[in-house]
Amino acid sequence: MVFQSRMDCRSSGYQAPVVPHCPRSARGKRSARKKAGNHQMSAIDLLANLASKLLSERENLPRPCFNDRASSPVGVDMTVELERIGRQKSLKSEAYDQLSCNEDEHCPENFNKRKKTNDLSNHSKALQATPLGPAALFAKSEILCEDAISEESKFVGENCKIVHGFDAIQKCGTKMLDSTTVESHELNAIRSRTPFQAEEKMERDLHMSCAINSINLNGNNAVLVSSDNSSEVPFGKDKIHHKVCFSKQEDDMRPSPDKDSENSSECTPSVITNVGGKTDLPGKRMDYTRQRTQMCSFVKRKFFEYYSASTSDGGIFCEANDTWSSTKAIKSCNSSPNYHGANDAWSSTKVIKSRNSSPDYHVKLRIKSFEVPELVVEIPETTTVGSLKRTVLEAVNTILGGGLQLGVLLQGKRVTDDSKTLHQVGISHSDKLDGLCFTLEPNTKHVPEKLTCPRDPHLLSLGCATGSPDGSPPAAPSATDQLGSDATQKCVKSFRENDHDSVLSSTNASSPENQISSSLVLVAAPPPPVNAEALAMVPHRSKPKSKSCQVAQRRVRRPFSVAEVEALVQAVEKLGTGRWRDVKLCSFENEKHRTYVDLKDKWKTLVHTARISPQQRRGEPVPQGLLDRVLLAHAYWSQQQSKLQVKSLHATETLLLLP
DNA sequence: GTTAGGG
DNA sequence: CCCTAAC
Repeated sequence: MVFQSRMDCRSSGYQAPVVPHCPRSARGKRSARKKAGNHQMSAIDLLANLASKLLSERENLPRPCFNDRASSPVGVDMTVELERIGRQKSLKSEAYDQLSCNEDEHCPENFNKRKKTNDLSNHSKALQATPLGPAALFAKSEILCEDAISEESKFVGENCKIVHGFDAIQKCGTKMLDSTTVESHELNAIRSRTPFQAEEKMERDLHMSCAINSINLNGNNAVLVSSDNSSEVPFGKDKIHHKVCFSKQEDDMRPSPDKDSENSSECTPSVITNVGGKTDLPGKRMDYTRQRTQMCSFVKRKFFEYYSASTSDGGIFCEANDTWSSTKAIKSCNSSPNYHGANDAWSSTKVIKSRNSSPDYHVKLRIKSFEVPELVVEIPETTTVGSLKRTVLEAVNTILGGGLQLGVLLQGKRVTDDSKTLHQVGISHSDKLDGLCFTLEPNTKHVPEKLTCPRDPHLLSLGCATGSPDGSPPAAPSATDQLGSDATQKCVKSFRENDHDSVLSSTNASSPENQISSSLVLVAAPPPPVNAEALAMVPHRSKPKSKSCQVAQRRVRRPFSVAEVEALVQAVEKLGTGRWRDVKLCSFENEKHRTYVDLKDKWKTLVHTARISPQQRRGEPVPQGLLDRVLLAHAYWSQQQSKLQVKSLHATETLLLLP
C-alpha cells in the first residue's frame, strides 16, 4: 500500500528530500543566461541557491502530506487503485513526486541517483511547497486520476518485458500444447545435418547404426508442455531449463492435443492478440499476425515428442515410455559438470550400449532428451494466460524457427568433421559413451531471411519473434530491455562461440556468470506497428545500401495518436512541464519509440496547436477538450515556474540585502 | 543523462 | 524529428 509505505519510511527514520521540481527554465533561460553572461548568472544562481538553503532551513517547510485525502490530488479512489496495483513501477514516478518517498523506498538506487544529480540549486526548490498540479484544480480531477491509474495498469498489464525469473509462469502453472505436423523436407533437412547421415554412407563394414531414429517423428504430433504440473517444476531458481524428450512411440504421458484445442491453435494467426496495451492501434494486429504466421509456418515441424521443464541442474526430465529393449539406467551426459549452463540446447543424452551387441558392432544410442536453452520471461500478473502461452510458445518457436543443427560432443569436445566415422572419432561399441552429447544449436543458415539481422541473426530472430515494441530492429538497444539486452547478447555471443569453436569451452559454460547467458531472454512487448510508416521503421539494411554509409538514419515520423496525446496531457497535468523524463517513465515507459525528447517536442507542438485556429491544424485532429487541457496545464505550470522564479529572485534579493 | 530551445 | 547548448 502506497500510503502506508510512505508512513513506514518516515517512521523508520528515513526522510525523503522535499524537492519540488524546479525546471531549468525557472532557473534562468538559456537566452537570458546568454545575455547576462555566464559568469554573472552563475553568481546569481549561486546566491539564489544559498538563499534558498537559508530560507529552507528557517522556514522548516512542512512535507507535503496527503493524509488528508481530500486535499490530495490523488484521491480516495486512486488509493484503492494504488493498493490494487501494488508496486507497479508506472506509479513510482508519481509516488515520488506526490508522496515524496515511495520511489526511493522501493528503489533506493533511484533515490541515490536523483540525490546525486540534484545539485545545490535544488535547495531552492524547497522554497516552494510541492504543487498539487493542475489536476487538483480541474473539476474532473478525480476521474482524471482514476483514468490515469487504470490506463497505467492496463499499460503494465499488457506488456511483457524481460526478466529474470519465471514467477509468472509459476503462478499460472501453464500447460502449453501445440500440435503441429512435420514437413518432411524440413525434417530431412534436420536429419541431413546430423553426423549420422554421413555416417550411413561410410564405413559400412562397421555396420554401425545409431538408434537416433527416435528423432524420426513422422506421423506423430508435437506437443509442448511447459510446467503443467507444478510439482514437476521446481521454480526455486530464477531460471528454468526445458528438456525436450524424444520417444519413438506416442505415450500416455503426452497430453492429447484435443484436450486443449484452443492451445493447439495458438500458433495460428487468428488467435493473435495484441499485447501492446496503449499502443493498440488498428492495423497493428495484421502485421504482428503476418510476422507470426511466417514464424509459425516456418516452425511447423514436429520436433518434440513432449516437452517438459526441469531445473537447470537437470534433475527432472520426462521419461518416455520405454520402447526399447534395454532399460538400464545409463549415466546421463547431463551429469557432466562441463555442460551445465552451456548455451547450446544440448541433449540430456543417455547413451546406451547395447547389451546384446551384434557382431556388426552397432553403437546404440538413446537420446533421452534434448534441452533447449533457458527461457526467461517476465509477464505482469495482469497478463492473460493466453498471452503467457503465446509468449512462451514464441520463445520455443524462435528457437526452432531459427533452424536447428545438431552438434555432437564427445568428452566435451565438439566433433566437427562429419565425414569421420564414429569409430574414428572414438564412438565405438567398446568405448564408454558417457561423454557423448548432442546439442541442438541455432543454425545460421536456416534463419528466415526476414529475420536475418545484419549484425546478428540470432539476436534479431529472437527479437522479431517476440515482437519488438517499436518495430525497430531488435538489434537496436531500444528494442530490448536492460537485462534482457545484456543477457540476450551474452547468449548470442555464446552461441557464436559455440558455433565457431571446435571445442566447447566447458569452463566458460559452467561458470556462474554464464548462467544467465545460457538463457534466451525474451522481450515480449507490444506488437510492432503495422501501417506503412511503421513498417518503414524496420529497415532492411540490406536494401537501402545507399544510405548505409551516411551517418544515422532519421527516425520515421510516427504521429502521436489521440490516446498518446491523452496520456501525455495527463502526465503533464500531474508532473508539470520540464519533467520529461518523469513523464516518459510515468506514461510512456513501455513505448520505447517515444523518448522524453519526443514527449517534450510533442507538448510543444500541442501548445502551439491549441493556440492556432482549428483550420490551421493539420494531421489527426486532437479533441478540443484535450487541447483545452493542454492550454490549462501549460498555463498552470508556466505560472508555477514564474512563481518559482519570482520567489527565487526575491530570495536572492533578500540575501543580497543581508549584511 | 536531462532539459530547453532553435531548426 | 534532429541537433546542440547547458547543466
